[in-house]
Amino acid sequence: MTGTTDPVLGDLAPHDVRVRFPPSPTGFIHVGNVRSALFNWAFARHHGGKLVLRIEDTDLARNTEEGYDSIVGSLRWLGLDWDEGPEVGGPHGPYRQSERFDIYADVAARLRDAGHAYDCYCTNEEVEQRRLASGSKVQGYDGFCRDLGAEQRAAFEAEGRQPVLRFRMPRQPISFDDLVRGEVAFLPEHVPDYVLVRANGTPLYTLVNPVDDAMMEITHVLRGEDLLSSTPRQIPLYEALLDLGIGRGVPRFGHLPIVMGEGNKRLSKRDKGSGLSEYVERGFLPEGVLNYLALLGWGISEDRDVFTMAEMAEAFDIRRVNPNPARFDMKKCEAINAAHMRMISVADMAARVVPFLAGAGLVSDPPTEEQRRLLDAAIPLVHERINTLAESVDMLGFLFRDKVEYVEADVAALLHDEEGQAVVRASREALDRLSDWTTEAIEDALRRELVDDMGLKPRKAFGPVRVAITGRRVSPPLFESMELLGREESLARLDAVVDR
RNA sequence: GCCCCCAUCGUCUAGUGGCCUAGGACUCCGCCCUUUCACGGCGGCAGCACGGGUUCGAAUCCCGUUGGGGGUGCCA
Repeated sequence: MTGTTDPVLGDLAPHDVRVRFPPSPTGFIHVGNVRSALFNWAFARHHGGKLVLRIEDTDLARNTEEGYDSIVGSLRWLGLDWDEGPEVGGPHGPYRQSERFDIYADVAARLRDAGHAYDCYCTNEEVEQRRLASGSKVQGYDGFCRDLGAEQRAAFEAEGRQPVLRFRMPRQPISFDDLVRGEVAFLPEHVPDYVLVRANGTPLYTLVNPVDDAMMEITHVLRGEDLLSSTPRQIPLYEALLDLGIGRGVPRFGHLPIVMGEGNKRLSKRDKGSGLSEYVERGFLPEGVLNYLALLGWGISEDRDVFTMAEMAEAFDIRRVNPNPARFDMKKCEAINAAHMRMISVADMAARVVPFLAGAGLVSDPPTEEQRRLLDAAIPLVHERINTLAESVDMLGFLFRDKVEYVEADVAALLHDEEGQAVVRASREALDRLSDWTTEAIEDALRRELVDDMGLKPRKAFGPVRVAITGRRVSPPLFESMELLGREESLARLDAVVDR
């Protein structure tokens, strides 16, 4: 490579880029995590590098197999594919940390042997007492056991104390060039020695995350801003690992803005709209959800906010990510999703809607030949009218049911006043005379009868008919719907609402 | 408390010193189209947190204030 080094890649060739998404399987996946996964995915795809999926399940008490299934299922649903990780393998496995405990034990021992980490016998109470006694304003460990003599150690051991392993932070300022924020610096007194391994011998996130990043040769760490302040303690660890011959040095970091929910809080699992499963169930399109999430901190261009993931991968630039915390806005998420609903083809929508219709008991999955025919004809009518796949149930239900269901409680009232009855009777008769059951013929007949002859406004005229036919005020276009329903069923539905 | 980050319409953002009487999108409100609802089109409301600098010139650079967020675990 010649010339100046690239600000993002440094001396790396683009295809050497390796990023990771390291979720912890403690429950359903959160849209904030999805946003992180997306940006890592886009970064990898943009450069032609690799995305590693790594499951951070060292905390056995909190991690579940359902959590794991949920993560993998969610990523699959979203279409965020990974190049190495569970289910797909790769040269740096295993990719579940629960299967790597022997590795961590070995690395921990080597860090201790090399003097990069030390045994610490202090209890939290002792550390806190010393802090109070000294009047120090600085939080965290005071380094008491950093340079313990042999007999002190022996004395602690004799008391039956089990040491934790602490990392020995170098006493120098630490700064790094964050890909989204620029230069960030910390003073050593604010980054105390921290625990790598519990007293019971199990490793902590503080150890396993950098160890795996190093061993998996991760080049760029793109993660939430909540981890920004753990970066200065990780950087010396990467250096210590390199000293041990592990990894290729310190990765570059980019800290993404956090996603906030309602109010001024980080989006939490308690917030509505925080769990991905809600979007799946409501019939959002994965491309719509991802597009919206991308907008939380990134934009493809000045005057466009609807784009495909292929376009995002093509255009993604981590340096263009905005550092501001972004508030999640369900309304806009719905609007972006709606835009994608209109972007997919009619045939595609017809296919994607099936599980929702089937879930409501309207069609079988796969649909019968007859249902298929109806669907193919009906989807064009609602293609621009529904914002989620699930809305197809309300919109199209009347086509697949034997009887009209009055979805809206007050809607039947429209039919049973004087005017409503007059409209229904007149329509019935006008349609009964029709020889040709087509949209055009139906419209002509009804328009002539109700608008021309009875002098009704179109709105007044077609409202009762719509309700009689579909059970709703809002429906696909009326005449088209009647053609699809068929003459017999349409007339029967009009008959059914005539008061005797 | 301490450390770190952030600061343009209600929300997401464009803006990298003159192109800004600040552009787009969502929301909301009008109007048009119209067989309902949508879609589409047109229009409207609404913003550079504050105070100092620097500069011929600042939304843009610097400092401070204020506000918000994150961190401060033998969680991840």
